[in-house]
Amino acid sequence: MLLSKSCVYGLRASIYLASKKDDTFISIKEMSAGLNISFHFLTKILQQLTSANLMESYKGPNGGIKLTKKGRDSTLLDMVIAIDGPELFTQCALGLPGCGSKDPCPLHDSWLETRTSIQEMLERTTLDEIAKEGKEKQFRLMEDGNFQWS
Amino acid sequence: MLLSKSCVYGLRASIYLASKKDDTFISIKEMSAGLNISFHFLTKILQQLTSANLMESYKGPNGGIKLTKKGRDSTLLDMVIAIDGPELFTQCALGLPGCGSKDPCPLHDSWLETRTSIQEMLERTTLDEIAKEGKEKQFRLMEDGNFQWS
DNA sequence: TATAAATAAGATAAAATAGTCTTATAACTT
DNA sequence: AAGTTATAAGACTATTTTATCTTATTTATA
Repeated sequence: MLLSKSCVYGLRASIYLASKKDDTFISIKEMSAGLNISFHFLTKILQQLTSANLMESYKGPNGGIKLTKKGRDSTLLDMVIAIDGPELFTQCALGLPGCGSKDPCPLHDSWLETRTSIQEMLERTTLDEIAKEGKEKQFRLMEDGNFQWS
Repeated sequence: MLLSKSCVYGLRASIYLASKKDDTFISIKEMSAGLNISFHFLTKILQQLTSANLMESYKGPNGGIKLTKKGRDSTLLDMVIAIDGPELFTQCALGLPGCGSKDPCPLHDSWLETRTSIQEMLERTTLDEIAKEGKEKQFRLMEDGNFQWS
């Protein structure tokens, strides 16, 4: 599995938020219902993203979570690193600590190339751009295919 | 993490075996010491690979494990699928079951491309070829960098 | 035939990840 | 000020992955 479940949930939530109006807080309850993710579990993941300043939260009635300016201008790569850490993009494919260009494992060069392409995929578009494209192309986000870009 | 720890161990063992003479069984004890992997854990992983006919085992003194013909002609992709299953190469990056070309998630096309490049990386060379290249280029395989292609 | 050397298999334990539940805290509403 | 609505935080549980330990079973050899 490329990304942890926490990370996948975090990405779904990020895209969900990006599809919403910039300036309103969306409650975690709404998100967890809309994305069919456990409320408390999602809460924790969002806390990681808020503490990375990619989202901000507000307590009380009409409170919730929204993307910060930084978050909207960020890419999925930033979200992934905030949740799963940077290891995927730094480590040897065979997990060999000393692997490097001067002492390469059999996969070293190929993996460097491949993991760069993963990284590029994740940083190709900002969340704002993903949201814009989503509205045009009517992407789906939910498991039942019913997500509305609104 | 792209590959599970079991899978990484399995790949290391596969490459280790590929670097050895075709026709002799190598004991798991030797491998686990040489690769610094827990003996019993490695045993179970190798059982998965033998039951996929990528390796064969022999009990008793001078027994051990060796690659089958099929195994030598296989690629790391076959080893990966035998251990981690095919999910990495079939699933949506956001884990959305209904995601497909007609109902794509925001990452669908990019991920299809990227995961294909992962797959191509893993099936570029057979184990025999990796071993050959390893001897020429003196790749390393152990954590301490001391692996000998012999 | 007995012993030793090896894998096979099953039980158990430990650690990491995923998920739930409860209580605290903040902010709005009346 | 009291009640309500929301996130924050911590404890707890469940599941999966990783790792270990013990007991078979197979095979060679003395």
